[in-house]
Amino acid sequence: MSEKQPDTKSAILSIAKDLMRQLGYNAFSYADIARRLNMKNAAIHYHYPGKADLLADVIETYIAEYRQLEKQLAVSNLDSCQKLQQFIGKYSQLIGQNSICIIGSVASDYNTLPDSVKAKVAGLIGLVIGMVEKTLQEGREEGVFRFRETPRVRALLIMTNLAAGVQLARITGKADFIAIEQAIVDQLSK
Amino acid sequence: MSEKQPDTKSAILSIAKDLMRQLGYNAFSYADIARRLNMKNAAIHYHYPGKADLLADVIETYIAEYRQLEKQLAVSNLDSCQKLQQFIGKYSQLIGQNSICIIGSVASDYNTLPDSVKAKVAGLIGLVIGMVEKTLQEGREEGVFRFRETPRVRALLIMTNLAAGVQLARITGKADFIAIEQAIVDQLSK
DNA sequence: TCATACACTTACTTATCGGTAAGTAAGCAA
DNA sequence: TTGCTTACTTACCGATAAGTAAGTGTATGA
Repeated sequence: MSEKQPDTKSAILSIAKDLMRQLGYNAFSYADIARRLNMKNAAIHYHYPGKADLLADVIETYIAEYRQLEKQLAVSNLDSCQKLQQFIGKYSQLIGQNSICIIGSVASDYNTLPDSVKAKVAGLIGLVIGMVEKTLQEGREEGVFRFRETPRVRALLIMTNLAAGVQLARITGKADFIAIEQAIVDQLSK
Repeated sequence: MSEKQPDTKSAILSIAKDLMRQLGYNAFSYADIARRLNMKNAAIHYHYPGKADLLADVIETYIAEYRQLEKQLAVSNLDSCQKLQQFIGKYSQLIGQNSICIIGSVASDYNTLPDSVKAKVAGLIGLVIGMVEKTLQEGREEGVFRFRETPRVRALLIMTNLAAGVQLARITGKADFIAIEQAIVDQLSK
């Protein structure tokens, strides 16, 4: 009957990632995932016994993706400004998908997340802020960036610009996000 | 039996505002409100037939509050920097309450909100961004603020710093928000 | 070929969701 | 006193949530 999925579990994970960013943790259900895969609810439970397990895997996947990006940028010969732009580019992509970033999603739902994943969420956020912070510091040392705050605080400013930027852009339009993006880069190379 | 509420409807509204900021639209129920008032679910429906009606009133209340703040600041003799700090102060208050701002809450849940309130949400966000924008413009004309972006873009940068700042602060701690707050002001008076 | 593991489905449970219908006690107005 | 309104409660509704137990077909490996 239904065509054989080569890897159902990763299909579930991928859909969950999309739903997390489009709707948030509390607004999607196993039924939403099952429907998209032409499967039954229980099939999702087979792969992920509980919703918390699914969320945990989503978070871990993002952690792995960001670590991957970190490595990839480390071995590249991009300068700090290009590295930062690679990072910002991840956010631009979300705009056309009616999505927000995973960090904004889990941060705004934080009080309602299962306790078992809260530490992982904190880990993801720490990782991403740390990446931006490091890039800023390197860029400053290279003379590519100029800013007065500590690298960490500047990273916080940029992260919040991006995270809330994609949230706002869903409502006020893509142009606002583009302007934010532009301003972030301009501010650093003043 | 239960002590007479002087104004049940406004009590419901007040609780709904808290729940919106602590949990988000999809994560609270009429039962949550009823429980806190020692009433039954149906009593909430008496005052607000549907959840969309309740949300609409929440949004309208915030619109009224911000208009009120706007007027209040207009007749005050505060300079633009003090006006901005009044505005930022609204966000600092949220930190201790484990809450995010209403704008961040509705923006991240936007895809799941009833269509009937989406326009109101856009109105609220436009209002608030406009207020910040105007304050920035005035401050620049007064020579109090210095910035290179348009007032609107600068307003977007500040709004996103604040909105995502309170989201992150729930996870990484209050100190990060304080640093963001400080940086916003410092950047403008350089 | 036989058994076992895998990847599901069928069929269910329990709890909660937003929402409604009907009833009721208390107050107010003519 | 009667009639109407307000502000609820009681008792439901159908839908959906997350989750579970048991069964089924298929592939694989001994």
